[in-house]
Amino acid sequence: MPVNRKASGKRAVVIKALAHSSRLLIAEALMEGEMCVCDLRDLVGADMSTVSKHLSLMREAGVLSCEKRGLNIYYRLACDCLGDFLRCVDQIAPGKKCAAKSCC
Amino acid sequence: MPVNRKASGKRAVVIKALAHSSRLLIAEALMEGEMCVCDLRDLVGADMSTVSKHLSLMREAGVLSCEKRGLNIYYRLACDCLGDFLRCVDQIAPGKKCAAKSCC
DNA sequence: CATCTATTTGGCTAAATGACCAAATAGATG
DNA sequence: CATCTATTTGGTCATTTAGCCAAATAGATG
Repeated sequence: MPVNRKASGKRAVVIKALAHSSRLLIAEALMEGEMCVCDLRDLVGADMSTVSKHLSLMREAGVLSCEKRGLNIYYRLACDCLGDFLRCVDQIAPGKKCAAKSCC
Repeated sequence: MPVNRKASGKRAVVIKALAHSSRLLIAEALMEGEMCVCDLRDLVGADMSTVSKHLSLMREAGVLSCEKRGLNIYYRLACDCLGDFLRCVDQIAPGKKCAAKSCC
């Protein structure tokens, strides 16, 4: 595994695309299958324009792809590894231990 | 996989802890083994206080743990699944396709 | 106990991000 | 071709985040 800035930066773009609770909520929902923007707006409960910007960001990071059919644009996960990704995240239980300096 | 806000928020905290190129660089370096703060400062090339704040954030998110030995504090990964996590990230190649609206 | 060293904390400023509204666009439909 | 609908884009404002410096702290060492 390389320790260099350029690679980390590239990876960070992808990770950032999932590092927001609304965006993560979207990604989790899309694990069940594609959804159109208006469905995702209902899910997230924010302004359509806000949701659209989240989707663009995720699309540009490579996390999502989309396709227009009829009046709607359907978004889906671009990669099926999200489950593995989240399994790791869930192992990292938000920290009881070492949360204060007292532990060190 | 649940689609609910509270769980997503918890996960997002962990993901955010890795969603910054300096912090990711730190995590990648720690895959090779523990390091003290001053080594990490050299790695990142930022002010010690800046690095220390990154480390606190990662520690509070549960990503890192630390231990004092002698004069130094050594940080290490709290979870060994980071490789799996990054394998997924690397699958999501920052997006050639669908980067502009033309694709939809 | 005085001092020295590694690290953290507080304060501040600059930059990035997220939210909403209003306006623009693209494509479907009458 | 005029209109309607779903989505995106641009603008603006408020909040959060990241960085540095200076000062505080904790623990090791003389």
